[in-house]
Amino acid sequence: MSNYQSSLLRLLDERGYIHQVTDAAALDALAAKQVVPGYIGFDATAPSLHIGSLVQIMMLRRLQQTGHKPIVLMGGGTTRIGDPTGRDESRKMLSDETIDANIASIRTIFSRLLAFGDGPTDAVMVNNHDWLGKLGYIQLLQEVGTHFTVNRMLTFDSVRLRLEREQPMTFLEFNYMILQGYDYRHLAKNMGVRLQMGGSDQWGNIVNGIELGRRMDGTELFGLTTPLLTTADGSKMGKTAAGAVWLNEDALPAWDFWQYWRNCDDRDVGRFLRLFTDLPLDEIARLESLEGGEINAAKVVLANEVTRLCRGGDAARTAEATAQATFAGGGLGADLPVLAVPAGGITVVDALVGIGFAASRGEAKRLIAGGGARLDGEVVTDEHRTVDPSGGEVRISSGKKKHGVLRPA
RNA sequence: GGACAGGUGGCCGAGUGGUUAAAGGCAGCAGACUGUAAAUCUGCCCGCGCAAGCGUACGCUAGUUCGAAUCUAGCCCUGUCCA
Repeated sequence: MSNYQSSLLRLLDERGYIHQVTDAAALDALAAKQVVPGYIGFDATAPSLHIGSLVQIMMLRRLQQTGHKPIVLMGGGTTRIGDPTGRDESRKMLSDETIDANIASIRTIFSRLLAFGDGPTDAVMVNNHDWLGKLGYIQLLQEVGTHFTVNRMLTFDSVRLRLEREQPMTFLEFNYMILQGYDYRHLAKNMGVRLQMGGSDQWGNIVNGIELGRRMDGTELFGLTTPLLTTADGSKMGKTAAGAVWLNEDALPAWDFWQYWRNCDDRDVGRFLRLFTDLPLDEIARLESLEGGEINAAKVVLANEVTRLCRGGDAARTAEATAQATFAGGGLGADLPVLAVPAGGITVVDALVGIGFAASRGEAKRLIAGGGARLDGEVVTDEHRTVDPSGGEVRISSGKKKHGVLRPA
């Protein structure tokens, strides 16, 4: 829509990352003339981020692609408090060891998508525990507390919504926004950071940091948020029945990761291609315009590209080959889950539970009763039926999408 | 510390002594239709069991009762107001 001078804003704009910017013109001018160090904060509540954070990660990648410096801020300190943003209730406290282990684990995904190092545009990862941990309470109140009015803090969505919904908010959580604001000011002062990015729900927190930087140091800082990413059916990205779609390999197999993208809604394809792949825009426009069943080809490209970025080229190729063999060929692929069956065979019920297609025996039986269980493509109608793959691998399926391999132990 | 209102299955939310494994909605799973999409319709949706049935479950604990998610007491937690 706008004619940006800087390649950074142009790229972010074209690809649909921008929801709000504090002062787009000034930021554009800055990015056009110098390297802008920009950061995004991430929580360390789990050993892996999920695809709900992928937009943010990709935004750091875009920052680097356009010649700027991405800074990954791990919330080692703020995770000890818990972000009240969003409707979650208070978060359980995590031990220091857990948080540190989580940060180390989360780092793996960043090293795939960003180039780390000491150069001017190399990515760096910092942990806010390093400075927040040293901050004394009195010092915090004096330095930072004076710049926040409670009046204003109470108007922030993160606080207001809790109060309106009559849900508790502890004083601890209430302080979160102060610390997050302080992060920005700290990074600005010590690393020359000028830009903070984040999801649209972080707008208030980001603006707080900008204010704080201006009041304490007189520095002009910028903020940019991404639109809240939902899938076309309105649900939040990254959450499926089976759980979150984790970015780390050890948290979610590449096959399931690939399948997530392959199964996305038709309406999401173009948007996702722009946000989550490096494909050129004209190529995306072509893929996006495919009609009817043709759009499936675009979904395969999407799945391949995202998997390649997040999991590596081998993972993407194997997943695609598995999909081809399994869905088009009705056969078996290397990525399918495998269950080793002891000699003599087992019941179909046990096989379904064993391979993870059913959470309990009862659920497996219901699946069979509903006609959703198949062996080598043939519907299983008898819940007492047994399988013995000793004569050759057997394909076991739950519904049309979940397939697995039964193999002799 | 006091008064009042609350704490029900993944979530929301009915239910105030038995017919309640607990209405309804959402989410989820499967079937039909399709394109590994969406929408729609249908079935399922605590665990074990072939089944009859058994075991768990309505904040926690102890009671009353033939029988409790529902009544009583104590405790824990949350909100609102008062101090």
